[in-house]
Amino acid sequence: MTTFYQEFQKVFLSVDCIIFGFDDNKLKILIGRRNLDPGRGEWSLYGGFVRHNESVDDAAHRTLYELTGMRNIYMRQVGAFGKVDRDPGERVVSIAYYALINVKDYEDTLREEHGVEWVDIQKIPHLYSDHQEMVNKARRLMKEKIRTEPIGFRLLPNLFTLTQLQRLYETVNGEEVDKRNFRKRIKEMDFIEKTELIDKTGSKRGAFLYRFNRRAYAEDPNFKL
Amino acid sequence: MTTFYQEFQKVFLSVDCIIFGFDDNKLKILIGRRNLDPGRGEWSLYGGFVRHNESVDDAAHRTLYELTGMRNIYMRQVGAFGKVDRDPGERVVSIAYYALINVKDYEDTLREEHGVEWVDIQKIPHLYSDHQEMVNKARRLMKEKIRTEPIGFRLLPNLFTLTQLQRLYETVNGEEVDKRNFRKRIKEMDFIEKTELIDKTGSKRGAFLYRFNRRAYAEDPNFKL
DNA sequence: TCAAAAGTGTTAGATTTACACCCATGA
DNA sequence: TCATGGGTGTAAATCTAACACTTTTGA
Repeated sequence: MTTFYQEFQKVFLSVDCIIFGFDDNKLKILIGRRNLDPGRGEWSLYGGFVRHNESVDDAAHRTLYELTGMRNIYMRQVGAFGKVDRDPGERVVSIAYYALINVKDYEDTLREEHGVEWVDIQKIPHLYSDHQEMVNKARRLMKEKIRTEPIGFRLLPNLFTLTQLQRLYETVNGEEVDKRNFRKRIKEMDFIEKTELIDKTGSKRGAFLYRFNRRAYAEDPNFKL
Repeated sequence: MTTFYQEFQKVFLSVDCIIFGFDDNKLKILIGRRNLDPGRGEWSLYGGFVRHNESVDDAAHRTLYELTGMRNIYMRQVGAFGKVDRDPGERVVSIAYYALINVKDYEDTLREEHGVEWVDIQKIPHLYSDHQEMVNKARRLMKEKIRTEPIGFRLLPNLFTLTQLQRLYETVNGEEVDKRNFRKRIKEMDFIEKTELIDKTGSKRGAFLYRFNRRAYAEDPNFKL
Protein backbone atom coordinates (compact mmCIF):
# COMPACT_ATOMS: atom_id res chain seq x y z
CA MET A 1 0.00 0.00 0.00
CA THR A 2 1.44 3.33 -0.98
CA THR A 3 1.75 6.25 1.38
CA PHE A 4 -0.78 8.09 -0.69
CA TYR A 5 -3.54 5.63 -0.04
CA GLN A 6 -2.50 5.20 3.54
CA GLU A 7 -3.09 8.88 4.10
CA PHE A 8 -6.71 8.69 3.11
CA GLN A 9 -7.76 5.47 4.73
CA LYS A 10 -11.04 5.62 6.54
CA VAL A 11 -11.35 4.84 10.23
CA PHE A 12 -13.89 3.16 12.45
CA LEU A 13 -15.84 5.66 14.46
CA SER A 14 -17.36 4.76 17.79
CA VAL A 15 -19.15 6.52 20.61
CA ASP A 16 -18.56 5.94 24.32
CA CYS A 17 -20.92 7.05 27.05
CA ILE A 18 -20.09 8.35 30.49
CA ILE A 19 -23.43 7.91 32.20
CA PHE A 20 -23.63 9.83 35.44
CA GLY A 21 -26.00 8.98 38.26
CA PHE A 22 -26.36 10.26 41.81
CA ASP A 23 -27.14 7.77 44.53
CA ASP A 24 -26.32 7.38 48.20
CA ASN A 25 -24.76 10.87 48.11
CA LYS A 26 -22.23 9.65 45.60
CA LEU A 27 -21.64 10.51 41.98
CA LYS A 28 -21.51 7.28 40.01
CA ILE A 29 -21.05 6.11 36.45
CA LEU A 30 -22.16 3.00 34.64
CA ILE A 31 -19.41 0.63 33.55
CA GLY A 32 -19.30 -3.00 32.53
CA ARG A 33 -16.97 -5.75 31.51
CA ARG A 34 -16.05 -5.70 27.83
CA ASN A 35 -17.48 -8.70 26.05
CA LEU A 36 -15.45 -8.48 22.87
CA ASP A 37 -11.85 -8.61 21.87
CA PRO A 38 -9.52 -6.93 22.26
CA GLY A 39 -9.73 -6.17 25.95
CA ARG A 40 -12.39 -8.74 26.72
CA GLY A 41 -13.16 -8.80 30.43
CA GLU A 42 -11.72 -5.37 31.19
CA TRP A 43 -13.85 -2.69 32.78
CA SER A 44 -15.10 -0.32 30.13
CA LEU A 45 -17.54 2.41 29.28
CA TYR A 46 -20.58 1.41 27.28
CA GLY A 47 -20.25 2.27 23.62
CA GLY A 48 -21.02 1.37 20.06
CA PHE A 49 -20.17 2.12 16.48
CA VAL A 50 -21.46 5.02 14.45
CA ARG A 51 -23.65 3.79 11.63
CA HIS A 52 -23.56 5.23 8.16
CA ASN A 53 -27.10 6.52 8.24
CA GLU A 54 -27.01 8.35 11.56
CA SER A 55 -25.20 11.37 12.91
CA VAL A 56 -22.62 10.95 15.63
CA ASP A 57 -25.02 12.55 18.12
CA ASP A 58 -27.72 10.13 17.06
CA ALA A 59 -25.34 7.22 17.52
CA ALA A 60 -24.72 8.33 21.08
CA HIS A 61 -28.42 8.60 21.83
CA ARG A 62 -29.11 5.25 20.22
CA THR A 63 -26.37 3.62 22.24
CA LEU A 64 -27.75 5.05 25.46
CA TYR A 65 -31.22 3.91 24.48
CA GLU A 66 -30.00 0.39 23.83
CA LEU A 67 -28.53 0.25 27.28
CA THR A 68 -31.20 2.00 29.31
CA GLY A 69 -34.37 2.12 27.26
CA MET A 70 -34.43 5.84 28.00
CA ARG A 71 -34.96 8.65 25.52
CA ASN A 72 -34.70 12.42 25.75
CA ILE A 73 -31.73 12.15 28.00
CA TYR A 74 -29.41 15.09 28.61
CA MET A 75 -26.25 14.30 26.67
CA ARG A 76 -23.31 16.45 25.74
CA GLN A 77 -20.26 15.69 23.70
CA VAL A 78 -17.01 15.34 25.61
CA GLY A 79 -14.79 15.22 22.57
CA ALA A 80 -12.95 13.02 20.13
CA PHE A 81 -10.32 10.60 21.34
CA GLY A 82 -8.02 9.68 18.53
CA LYS A 83 -4.64 8.34 19.54
CA VAL A 84 -3.30 5.93 16.94
CA ASP A 85 -2.98 2.98 19.29
CA ARG A 86 -5.96 3.58 21.50
CA ASP A 87 -7.55 0.43 20.14
CA PRO A 88 -5.14 -2.49 19.95
CA GLY A 89 -6.81 -3.96 16.88
CA GLU A 90 -8.12 -1.52 14.31
CA ARG A 91 -7.80 2.23 14.01
CA VAL A 92 -10.82 3.38 15.95
CA VAL A 93 -11.53 6.98 16.85
CA SER A 94 -14.13 7.44 19.54
CA ILE A 95 -16.38 10.36 20.35
CA ALA A 96 -17.21 10.45 24.05
CA TYR A 97 -20.51 11.75 25.42
CA TYR A 98 -21.68 12.22 28.95
CA ALA A 99 -25.27 11.66 30.02
CA LEU A 100 -27.16 12.55 33.17
CA ILE A 101 -29.85 10.18 34.36
CA ASN A 102 -31.87 9.62 37.49
CA VAL A 103 -30.65 6.32 38.88
CA LYS A 104 -34.16 5.42 40.01
CA ASP A 105 -35.45 5.63 36.45
CA TYR A 106 -33.15 2.85 35.31
CA GLU A 107 -34.64 -0.59 35.86
CA ASP A 108 -32.24 -2.73 37.79
CA THR A 109 -33.17 -5.84 35.84
CA LEU A 110 -32.40 -4.09 32.56
CA ARG A 111 -29.14 -2.90 34.01
CA GLU A 112 -28.18 -6.43 35.02
CA GLU A 113 -29.12 -7.82 31.64
CA HIS A 114 -26.51 -5.55 30.09
CA GLY A 115 -24.00 -6.39 32.75
CA VAL A 116 -23.27 -2.83 33.80
CA GLU A 117 -22.84 -1.49 37.30
CA TRP A 118 -22.99 1.82 39.10
CA VAL A 119 -19.53 2.64 40.37
CA ASP A 120 -18.56 5.52 42.62
CA ILE A 121 -16.58 8.01 40.55
CA GLN A 122 -14.02 8.02 43.36
CA LYS A 123 -13.51 4.27 43.13
CA ILE A 124 -13.30 3.50 39.46
CA PRO A 125 -11.24 0.40 38.66
CA HIS A 126 -8.71 0.40 35.86
CA LEU A 127 -10.57 1.03 32.63
CA TYR A 128 -9.97 -0.20 29.11
CA SER A 129 -7.82 1.90 26.78
CA ASP A 130 -8.29 5.66 27.25
CA HIS A 131 -11.66 5.42 28.96
CA GLN A 132 -10.40 6.92 32.20
CA GLU A 133 -9.29 10.01 30.25
CA MET A 134 -12.78 10.27 28.83
CA VAL A 135 -14.25 10.04 32.31
CA ASN A 136 -11.91 12.73 33.59
CA LYS A 137 -12.78 15.14 30.84
CA ALA A 138 -16.49 14.39 31.11
CA ARG A 139 -16.37 15.03 34.83
CA ARG A 140 -14.60 18.34 34.34
CA LEU A 141 -17.06 19.51 31.70
CA MET A 142 -20.06 18.44 33.72
CA LYS A 143 -18.74 20.18 36.79
CA GLU A 144 -18.33 23.42 34.87
CA LYS A 145 -21.75 23.10 33.28
CA ILE A 146 -23.66 22.36 36.46
CA ARG A 147 -22.68 25.71 37.94
CA THR A 148 -24.38 27.79 35.32
CA GLU A 149 -27.07 25.57 33.85
CA PRO A 150 -29.86 23.77 35.64
CA ILE A 151 -28.79 20.27 34.66
CA GLY A 152 -28.35 18.89 38.18
CA PHE A 153 -32.06 18.15 38.32
CA ARG A 154 -31.49 15.49 35.67
CA LEU A 155 -29.69 13.49 38.32
CA LEU A 156 -32.55 13.75 40.82
CA PRO A 157 -36.16 12.58 40.90
CA ASN A 158 -38.78 15.07 39.73
CA LEU A 159 -39.48 15.84 43.35
CA PHE A 160 -36.53 16.35 45.61
CA THR A 161 -35.67 17.90 48.95
CA LEU A 162 -33.32 20.81 49.30
CA THR A 163 -30.95 18.63 51.27
CA GLN A 164 -30.80 16.19 48.35
CA LEU A 165 -30.07 19.05 45.97
CA GLN A 166 -27.42 20.44 48.29
CA ARG A 167 -25.71 17.05 48.68
CA LEU A 168 -25.68 16.71 44.90
CA TYR A 169 -23.90 20.01 44.45
CA GLU A 170 -21.51 19.30 47.26
CA THR A 171 -20.61 15.96 45.76
CA VAL A 172 -20.11 17.27 42.24
CA ASN A 173 -18.13 20.31 43.35
CA GLY A 174 -16.17 18.39 45.92
CA GLU A 175 -16.78 20.81 48.77
CA GLU A 176 -19.38 21.36 51.42
CA VAL A 177 -21.51 24.47 51.45
CA ASP A 178 -23.38 26.29 54.17
CA LYS A 179 -27.00 25.17 54.44
CA ARG A 180 -28.43 28.65 55.00
CA ASN A 181 -26.46 30.24 52.21
CA PHE A 182 -27.42 27.45 49.86
CA ARG A 183 -31.13 27.81 50.63
CA LYS A 184 -30.92 31.56 50.32
CA ARG A 185 -29.71 31.19 46.74
CA ILE A 186 -32.38 28.61 45.96
CA LYS A 187 -35.08 30.99 47.16
CA GLU A 188 -33.96 33.56 44.61
CA MET A 189 -34.59 31.13 41.76
CA ASP A 190 -38.32 31.13 41.24
CA PHE A 191 -38.16 28.17 38.90
CA ILE A 192 -37.22 25.92 41.81
CA GLU A 193 -40.70 25.52 43.23
CA LYS A 194 -41.67 24.41 46.66
CA THR A 195 -44.56 21.93 46.67
CA GLU A 196 -46.86 21.06 49.56
CA LEU A 197 -45.57 17.51 49.51
CA ILE A 198 -43.37 16.19 52.23
CA ASP A 199 -40.71 13.54 52.07
CA LYS A 200 -40.41 11.53 55.23
CA THR A 201 -37.84 9.02 54.05
CA GLY A 202 -34.87 11.17 54.94
CA SER A 203 -35.91 12.33 58.37
CA LYS A 204 -38.51 11.95 61.07
CA ARG A 205 -39.75 15.47 60.75
CA GLY A 206 -39.99 15.31 56.97
CA ALA A 207 -38.78 17.79 54.38
CA PHE A 208 -40.66 19.76 51.76
CA LEU A 209 -40.33 18.49 48.24
CA TYR A 210 -39.34 20.87 45.46
CA ARG A 211 -39.51 20.63 41.71
CA PHE A 212 -37.72 22.26 38.82
CA ASN A 213 -40.12 24.21 36.60
CA ARG A 214 -38.68 24.12 33.11
CA ARG A 215 -41.21 26.60 31.80
CA ALA A 216 -40.52 29.16 34.50
CA TYR A 217 -36.81 28.75 33.90
CA ALA A 218 -37.24 29.47 30.20
CA GLU A 219 -38.86 32.80 31.08
CA ASP A 220 -36.16 33.88 33.47
CA PRO A 221 -33.05 31.77 32.99
CA ASN A 222 -30.83 33.09 35.74
CA PHE A 223 -29.23 30.04 37.25
CA LYS A 224 -26.08 30.09 39.35
CA LEU A 225 -24.96 27.77 42.08
CA MET B 1 -24.94 -4.43 0.91
CA THR B 2 -26.63 -5.80 4.00
CA THR B 3 -27.64 -3.73 6.95
CA PHE B 4 -25.04 -5.51 9.02
CA TYR B 5 -22.13 -4.29 6.98
CA GLN B 6 -23.65 -0.89 6.59
CA GLU B 7 -23.56 -0.49 10.35
CA PHE B 8 -19.84 -0.98 10.53
CA GLN B 9 -18.69 1.01 7.55
CA LYS B 10 -15.73 3.19 8.20
CA VAL B 11 -15.81 6.94 7.69
CA PHE B 12 -13.42 9.59 6.48
CA LEU B 13 -12.09 11.64 9.34
CA SER B 14 -10.93 15.20 8.81
CA VAL B 15 -9.78 18.09 10.95
CA ASP B 16 -10.79 21.71 10.51
CA CYS B 17 -8.98 24.64 12.07
CA ILE B 18 -10.44 27.83 13.43
CA ILE B 19 -7.33 29.99 13.54
CA PHE B 20 -7.82 33.08 15.65
CA GLY B 21 -5.79 36.21 15.29
CA PHE B 22 -6.06 39.69 16.80
CA ASP B 23 -5.36 42.66 14.59
CA ASP B 24 -6.61 46.21 14.30
CA ASN B 25 -8.57 45.66 17.54
CA LYS B 26 -10.57 42.95 15.85
CA LEU B 27 -10.76 39.24 16.41
CA LYS B 28 -10.20 37.50 13.10
CA ILE B 29 -10.02 34.02 11.67
CA LEU B 30 -8.28 32.58 8.64
CA ILE B 31 -10.53 31.33 5.86
CA GLY B 32 -10.03 30.59 2.20
CA ARG B 33 -11.84 29.47 -0.92
CA ARG B 34 -12.24 25.70 -1.19
CA ASN B 35 -10.22 24.35 -4.06
CA LEU B 36 -11.80 20.92 -4.31
CA ASP B 37 -15.21 19.51 -4.97
CA PRO B 38 -17.77 19.48 -3.58
CA GLY B 39 -18.16 23.10 -2.61
CA ARG B 40 -15.32 24.40 -4.77
CA GLY B 41 -15.06 28.15 -4.50
CA GLU B 42 -17.02 28.48 -1.26
CA TRP B 43 -15.47 30.12 1.77
CA SER B 44 -14.18 27.49 4.15
CA LEU B 45 -12.02 26.74 7.13
CA TYR B 46 -8.62 25.22 6.44
CA GLY B 47 -8.56 21.49 7.06
CA GLY B 48 -7.21 18.14 6.08
CA PHE B 49 -7.66 14.43 6.52
CA VAL B 50 -6.47 12.39 9.46
CA ARG B 51 -3.78 9.97 8.39
CA HIS B 52 -3.59 6.45 9.60
CA ASN B 53 -0.28 6.86 11.36
CA GLU B 54 -1.06 10.01 13.34
CA SER B 55 -3.40 10.88 16.16
CA VAL B 56 -6.26 13.29 15.55
CA ASP B 57 -4.46 15.93 17.60
CA ASP B 58 -1.33 15.39 15.50
CA ALA B 59 -3.37 15.77 12.33
CA ALA B 60 -4.61 19.13 13.53
CA HIS B 61 -1.11 20.32 14.35
CA ARG B 62 0.22 19.06 11.03
CA THR B 63 -2.53 20.81 9.16
CA LEU B 64 -1.81 24.07 10.93
CA TYR B 65 1.87 23.63 10.23
CA GLU B 66 1.23 23.08 6.54
CA LEU B 67 -0.68 26.33 6.40
CA THR B 68 1.44 28.55 8.59
CA GLY B 69 4.81 26.90 9.04
CA MET B 70 4.30 27.37 12.76
CA ARG B 71 4.79 24.77 15.47
CA ASN B 72 4.05 24.69 19.19
CA ILE B 73 0.85 26.57 18.64
CA TYR B 74 -1.88 26.67 21.27
CA MET B 75 -4.63 24.41 19.93
CA ARG B 76 -7.67 22.97 21.62
CA GLN B 77 -10.29 20.61 20.36
CA VAL B 78 -13.68 22.12 19.67
CA GLY B 79 -15.46 18.84 19.08
CA ALA B 80 -16.64 16.35 16.52
CA PHE B 81 -19.09 17.39 13.82
CA GLY B 82 -20.84 14.37 12.46
CA LYS B 83 -24.13 15.05 10.73
CA VAL B 84 -24.78 12.49 8.04
CA ASP B 85 -25.04 14.98 5.20
CA ARG B 86 -22.48 17.51 6.32
CA ASP B 87 -20.34 16.59 3.34
CA PRO B 88 -22.32 16.30 0.13
CA GLY B 89 -20.07 13.60 -1.28
CA GLU B 90 -18.76 11.02 1.17
CA ARG B 91 -19.50 10.41 4.82
CA VAL B 92 -16.94 12.64 6.47
CA VAL B 93 -16.81 13.36 10.17
CA SER B 94 -14.68 16.32 11.13
CA ILE B 95 -12.96 17.20 14.37
CA ALA B 96 -12.65 20.95 14.77
CA TYR B 97 -9.78 22.64 16.57
CA TYR B 98 -9.16 26.23 17.39
CA ALA B 99 -5.71 27.77 17.39
CA LEU B 100 -4.38 31.08 18.69
CA ILE B 101 -1.60 32.77 16.79
CA ASN B 102 0.01 36.15 16.67
CA VAL B 103 -0.95 37.63 13.31
CA LYS B 104 2.47 39.26 12.97
CA ASP B 105 4.19 35.88 13.16
CA TYR B 106 2.44 34.66 10.03
CA GLU B 107 4.27 35.65 6.87
CA ASP B 108 1.93 37.41 4.52
CA THR B 109 3.49 35.82 1.46
CA LEU B 110 2.98 32.35 2.89
CA ARG B 111 -0.61 33.27 3.71
CA GLU B 112 -1.22 34.42 0.17
CA GLU B 113 0.35 31.30 -1.29
CA HIS B 114 -2.29 29.27 0.51
CA GLY B 115 -5.03 31.65 -0.50
CA VAL B 116 -6.33 32.34 2.98
CA GLU B 117 -7.40 35.64 4.44
CA TRP B 118 -7.93 37.20 7.83
CA VAL B 119 -11.60 37.95 8.24
CA ASP B 120 -13.23 39.84 11.10
CA ILE B 121 -15.21 37.36 13.17
CA GLN B 122 -18.12 39.81 12.97
CA LYS B 123 -18.10 39.78 9.19
CA ILE B 124 -17.71 36.18 8.19
CA PRO B 125 -19.22 35.37 4.81
CA HIS B 126 -21.34 32.28 4.31
CA LEU B 127 -19.15 29.26 5.00
CA TYR B 128 -19.10 25.80 3.51
CA SER B 129 -21.16 23.09 5.17
CA ASP B 130 -21.26 23.33 8.99
CA HIS B 131 -18.13 25.46 9.30
CA GLN B 132 -20.01 28.39 10.79
CA GLU B 133 -21.23 26.11 13.58
CA MET B 134 -17.64 25.13 14.23
CA VAL B 135 -16.64 28.77 14.39
CA ASN B 136 -19.45 29.55 16.81
CA LYS B 137 -18.53 26.77 19.17
CA ALA B 138 -14.84 27.56 18.94
CA ARG B 139 -15.54 31.16 19.77
CA ARG B 140 -17.65 30.22 22.78
CA LEU B 141 -15.01 27.83 24.13
CA MET B 142 -12.20 30.29 23.58
CA LYS B 143 -14.14 33.03 25.30
CA GLU B 144 -14.70 30.84 28.35
CA LYS B 145 -11.09 29.73 28.41
CA ILE B 146 -9.54 33.15 28.11
CA ARG B 147 -11.15 34.26 31.37
CA THR B 148 -9.39 31.72 33.52
CA GLU B 149 -6.26 30.77 31.62
CA PRO B 150 -3.52 33.03 30.31
CA ILE B 151 -3.99 32.18 26.65
CA GLY B 152 -4.73 35.70 25.43
CA PHE B 153 -1.00 36.38 25.20
CA ARG B 154 -0.87 33.88 22.35
CA LEU B 155 -2.75 36.42 20.26
CA LEU B 156 -0.29 39.24 21.04
CA PRO B 157 3.39 39.86 20.38
CA ASN B 158 5.80 38.85 23.14
CA LEU B 159 5.89 42.46 24.20
CA PHE B 160 2.60 44.28 24.42
CA THR B 161 1.12 47.36 26.04
CA LEU B 162 -1.62 47.20 28.63
CA THR B 163 -3.92 49.00 26.25
CA GLN B 164 -3.37 46.27 23.66
CA LEU B 165 -4.13 43.62 26.26
CA GLN B 166 -7.23 45.47 27.38
CA ARG B 167 -8.51 45.88 23.83
CA LEU B 168 -7.99 42.18 23.26
CA TYR B 169 -10.10 41.26 26.27
CA GLU B 170 -12.75 43.78 25.39
CA THR B 171 -12.98 42.42 21.88
CA VAL B 172 -13.16 38.79 22.92
CA ASN B 173 -15.66 39.40 25.70
CA GLY B 174 -17.67 41.85 23.68
CA GLU B 175 -17.78 44.56 26.33
CA GLU B 176 -15.65 47.47 27.37
CA VAL B 177 -13.99 47.51 30.74
CA ASP B 178 -12.78 50.30 32.98
CA LYS B 179 -9.12 51.11 32.39
CA ARG B 180 -8.26 51.60 36.05
CA ASN B 181 -10.01 48.46 37.21
CA PHE B 182 -8.34 46.48 34.44
CA ARG B 183 -4.87 47.70 35.34
CA LYS B 184 -5.51 47.07 39.01
CA ARG B 185 -6.14 43.41 38.25
CA ILE B 186 -3.09 43.19 36.01
CA LYS B 187 -0.89 44.56 38.80
CA GLU B 188 -1.98 41.69 41.04
CA MET B 189 -0.66 39.16 38.58
CA ASP B 190 3.09 39.09 39.06
CA PHE B 191 3.62 36.99 35.95
CA ILE B 192 2.58 39.91 33.78
CA GLU B 193 5.87 41.77 33.93
CA LYS B 194 6.50 45.39 33.17
CA THR B 195 9.64 45.97 31.12
CA GLU B 196 11.62 49.18 30.74
CA LEU B 197 10.81 49.24 27.05
CA ILE B 198 8.45 51.75 25.59
CA ASP B 199 6.20 51.43 22.60
CA LYS B 200 5.70 54.68 20.74
CA THR B 201 3.64 53.37 17.85
CA GLY B 202 0.33 53.70 19.63
CA SER B 203 0.73 57.14 21.13
CA LYS B 204 2.97 60.15 21.22
CA ARG B 205 3.75 59.75 24.86
CA GLY B 206 4.55 56.06 24.53
CA ALA B 207 3.42 53.15 26.69
CA PHE B 208 5.39 50.65 28.72
CA LEU B 209 5.70 47.20 27.21
CA TYR B 210 4.81 44.16 29.28
CA ARG B 211 5.52 40.50 28.86
CA PHE B 212 3.94 37.29 30.06
CA ASN B 213 6.35 35.26 32.18
CA ARG B 214 5.43 31.62 31.68
CA ARG B 215 7.76 30.46 34.40
CA ALA B 216 6.40 32.85 37.00
CA TYR B 217 2.89 31.81 36.06
CA ALA B 218 3.73 28.15 36.63
CA GLU B 219 4.77 28.98 40.18
CA ASP B 220 1.64 30.93 41.02
CA PRO B 221 -1.06 30.20 38.49
CA ASN B 222 -3.79 32.54 39.67
CA PHE B 223 -5.18 34.06 36.52
CA LYS B 224 -8.57 35.74 36.29
CA LEU B 225 -9.75 38.47 33.97
C1' DT C 1 -0.77 74.76 22.01
C1' DC C 2 -3.54 71.12 21.64
C1' DA C 3 -5.13 66.53 20.56
C1' DA C 4 -4.54 61.86 21.91
C1' DA C 5 -3.33 58.10 24.52
C1' DA C 6 -0.95 56.80 29.17
C1' DG C 7 -1.25 56.51 33.71
C1' DT C 8 -3.06 56.68 38.53
C1' DG C 9 -6.85 55.92 43.95
C1' DT C 10 -10.89 56.21 46.35
C1' DT C 11 -15.48 55.19 47.66
C1' DA C 12 -20.21 53.23 47.57
C1' DG C 13 -22.63 49.30 46.63
C1' DA C 14 -23.16 44.48 45.94
C1' DT C 15 -21.94 39.97 46.92
C1' DT C 16 -20.18 36.46 49.73
C1' DT C 17 -19.17 34.20 53.82
C1' DA C 18 -19.47 32.92 58.59
C1' DC C 19 -22.18 31.62 62.15
C1' DA C 20 -26.23 29.10 66.13
C1' DC C 21 -30.43 28.00 67.52
C1' DC C 22 -35.33 26.14 67.56
C1' DC C 23 -38.61 22.67 65.36
C1' DA C 24 -40.98 18.37 64.48
C1' DT C 25 -41.06 13.62 64.83
C1' DG C 26 -40.31 8.52 65.33
C1' DA C 27 -38.05 5.38 67.93
C1' DT D 1 -37.09 12.11 76.03
C1' DC D 2 -33.81 12.36 72.90
C1' DA D 3 -31.40 11.88 68.56
C1' DT D 4 -31.88 13.29 63.89
C1' DG D 5 -32.38 16.02 60.09
C1' DG D 6 -35.34 20.43 58.76
C1' DG D 7 -35.61 25.00 58.76
C1' DT D 8 -34.45 30.06 59.49
C1' DG D 9 -31.59 35.69 59.66
C1' DT D 10 -27.91 38.87 60.54
C1' DA D 11 -23.54 41.08 60.43
C1' DA D 12 -18.65 41.40 58.88
C1' DA D 13 -15.70 41.01 55.21
C1' DT D 14 -14.62 40.86 50.59
C1' DC D 15 -15.13 41.96 45.96
C1' DT D 16 -16.83 44.78 42.23
C1' DA D 17 -18.01 48.83 39.86
C1' DA D 18 -18.13 53.63 39.18
C1' DC D 19 -15.76 57.62 38.60
C1' DA D 20 -11.89 62.29 36.72
C1' DC D 21 -7.93 64.34 36.35
C1' DT D 22 -2.74 64.90 35.24
C1' DT D 23 1.15 63.64 32.13
C1' DT D 24 3.73 63.43 27.94
C1' DT D 25 4.76 64.51 23.39
C1' DG D 26 4.45 64.92 18.25
C1' DA D 27 2.20 67.44 14.98
